[in-house]
Amino acid sequence: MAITIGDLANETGVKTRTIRFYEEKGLLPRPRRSESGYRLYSEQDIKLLRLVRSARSLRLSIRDVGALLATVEHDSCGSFQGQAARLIVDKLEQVEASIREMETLKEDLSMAMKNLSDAAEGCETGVLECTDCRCLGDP
Amino acid sequence: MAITIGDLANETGVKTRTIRFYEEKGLLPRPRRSESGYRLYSEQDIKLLRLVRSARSLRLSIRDVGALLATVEHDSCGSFQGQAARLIVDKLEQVEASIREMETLKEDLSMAMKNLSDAAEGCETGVLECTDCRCLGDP
DNA sequence: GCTTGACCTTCCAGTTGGTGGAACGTTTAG
DNA sequence: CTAAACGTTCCACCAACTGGAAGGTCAAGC
Repeated sequence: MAITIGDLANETGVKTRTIRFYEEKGLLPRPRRSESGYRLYSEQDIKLLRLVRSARSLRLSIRDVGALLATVEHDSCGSFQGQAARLIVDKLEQVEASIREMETLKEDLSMAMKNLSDAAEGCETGVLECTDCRCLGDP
Repeated sequence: MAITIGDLANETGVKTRTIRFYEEKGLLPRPRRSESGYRLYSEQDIKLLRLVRSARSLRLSIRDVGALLATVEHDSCGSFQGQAARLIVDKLEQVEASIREMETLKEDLSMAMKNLSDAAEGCETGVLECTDCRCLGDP
C-alpha cells in the first residue's frame, strides 16, 4: 500500500529530487515516514503528483500550482475549477504576448543579420570600427 | 575625459548595478580607478557598453556576448562578423523553435480550458474527483 | 556474518541575468 | 559642518530545478 519515493518517481516519471523539491515548495504534503526516515506515499499521492505535472506541463508556475492546490484543500471543486480557469486564461494571454515578442525579436535578428552583411565590406578591424559601422545595429 | 559609473549609466541607460555585473562577468574590462577607488570610464567604454546592449537586446546570452567580445580583442573585425553571424543564425533557430513550442502550449491551454468547461457539470468536490475527472487534462 | 549495490537521507552549490539591501567611504553644495 | 547624492563591497534573492558530497538503510548473494 505504501510506496517509496523511488516507486513514486517510476510511476510518474518525476525524478526523486524533483519530488522532494515539490514537497519543499509546498506542492506536495509532507508524507509520513518509515521508521528509518524513508518517505512513504500512497495512491492518492500518485494522483496528486500527476495533477501537479499536468499543471506544470501547462507552464503554470510553482506558485500558481501551489495556490491552486491550496484552494482545493479548503474549498469545493467549483472554486478549484474557477481558479484553474483564471490561471489558464492569464497564461494564454502571457503566451500570446510572449509569441508577439518573439516575432519582434525574429525581425530584429534578421535586421541585424542584414546589417552585418552590409557592413562586411566597409569594415576592416577593431572593436570601435565595428561599433561605429554598427555591425549589430541599435534596435 | 574620465567619467564615473553614474555618468556611464546615464549615458547608456544601463543601471550602475548592471554595469558592475557586466564587469564581473567579463563583458566589460576592469576600468581604471580614481585615488578613492571609483571606477573611471572613457568614451570607448560608452561605445563598448552600447555594443553589449545591442547584443543583449538581441537576447544573445551573457556568455555569447563575452565570447564575441573576446574574439574582438584578439582577431580581426572579419572574425568578429563571422562569429556574430553564427550567433545570430543560431539564435534565430532557437527563437523559431521557441515560437513553435509556444504555439503548442497555446493549443494545450485551450484544450485544458475546454476540458475544464466540460468537467464543470459532473464534478462536485474534492481533489481526487477533480483529478479523476481530469479538470486539467493530461497533455 | 559480511559485503556489495541500490536505495534513501540531508545539506550545499550552481544555473541565468540581473535586482535589492546593508554597511560603509567620498564628494560636493549650501 | 553637515547632508545629500554619489561611490564601494558583500551577501542574498527570484525560477525550477539539477548535481554532488557524505552518510544511513535494505535486500541479495556468498
